[in-house]
Amino acid sequence: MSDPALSGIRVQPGLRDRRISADYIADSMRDAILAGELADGAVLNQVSLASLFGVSRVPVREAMRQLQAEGLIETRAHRVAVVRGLDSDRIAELYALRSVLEGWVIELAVPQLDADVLAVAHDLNEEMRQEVDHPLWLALNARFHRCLSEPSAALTTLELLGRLRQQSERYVRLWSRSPGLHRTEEAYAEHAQIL
Amino acid sequence: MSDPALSGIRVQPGLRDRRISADYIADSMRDAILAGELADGAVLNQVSLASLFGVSRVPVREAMRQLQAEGLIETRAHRVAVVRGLDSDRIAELYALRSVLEGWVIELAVPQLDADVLAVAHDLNEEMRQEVDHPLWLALNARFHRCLSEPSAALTTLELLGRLRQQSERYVRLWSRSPGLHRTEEAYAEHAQIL
DNA sequence: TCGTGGTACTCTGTATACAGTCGTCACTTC
DNA sequence: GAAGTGACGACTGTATACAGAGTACCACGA
Repeated sequence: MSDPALSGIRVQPGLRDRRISADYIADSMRDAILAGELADGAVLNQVSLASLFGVSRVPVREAMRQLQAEGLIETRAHRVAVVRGLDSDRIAELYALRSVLEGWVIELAVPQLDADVLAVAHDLNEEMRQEVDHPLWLALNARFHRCLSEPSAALTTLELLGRLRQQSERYVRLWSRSPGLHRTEEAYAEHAQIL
Repeated sequence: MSDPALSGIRVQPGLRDRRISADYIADSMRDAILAGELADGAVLNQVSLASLFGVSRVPVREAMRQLQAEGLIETRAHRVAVVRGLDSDRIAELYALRSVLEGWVIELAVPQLDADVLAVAHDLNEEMRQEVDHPLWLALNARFHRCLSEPSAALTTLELLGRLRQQSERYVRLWSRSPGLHRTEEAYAEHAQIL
């Protein structure tokens, strides 16, 4: 397959599947929204975005179409698009939906789980118990769930869960300033029970 | 807030959010894909589509971005887009995911259900028992689930379920030529049990 | 003071034009 | 014949231009 004479060459990631401007813009905007840098209701002017990214409005519009399909922004014909905020009901729903799906994919994965995976999951959970920094804790949590659910091979669901996690983390970050609210101990107990 | 003197006026749906070409094209293409008129792997040439819809390539590209985000087509930079097929594993997953979510939203809705809704659901289920035409049966099935799950007010999940139903029906239609496979009696029993 | 109409301006939606990439096929070379 | 090379055609990605919808603001009249 690959020519050994060329093994010294490192293919730059992102060169193989060269992203077009619209992809790059969509990714950047998604990151900004999920990181909270673009607040709910923030106005997304096509001209401003185009000049910000140094492109014309065409790829910006394509990126916005995608974000709209993902539910991150709201667009109406002939009006400026805005970042879509979620009310508390919807956030709660997102969390509930996520935990339902997480439970389900782990169930699916159970027959495929071996001792190694369980050991990794156990270690991650112990690490989480020690971790006090909330963003880091979240990252560990995501890894814990991923390692237990990936063997399920339920690709569509895993992809969906990834999106749900991102979306809900968007709000966790805002809440993480009020440390009393984290249910880290509960999560630990739940995880232990799963294991 | 709203002027009571105007309460008699019915705002026409579709007038408020006038669709632009890209929306129209996306809807048309989605319908065609889900109806099976565009087979898996069918090539989606931008120029052809543009002339088919009588527009330029710009709105066609936007529509395709949206369909890509919905998982209905596959696009790669500088190559033609194709309709995305699902293998049997993925179809099975879609079904399983759908039934998990349908169960969950109905659970959520239970506290909100009153006798009227239950009566409607019961009638629908009886109708389904008599219905021999498979596409009509599917429509009844969708109505049955919708009437029981809408009171849950879990908007995100309901929207997601709508998409999943559409996607899985795409394959049900192909299977509906082999009448032995329908599990209509099982479904009836399940529904009765739910009620 | 409130509502109405008009006007200028901003922004979006789309057509068109151009540049760059990919695939194909004939051609060359070994 | 197989593999590599170059050229051509088809198609995509993006900039630019233009037309039309929406908005803000102000003057005017009830």
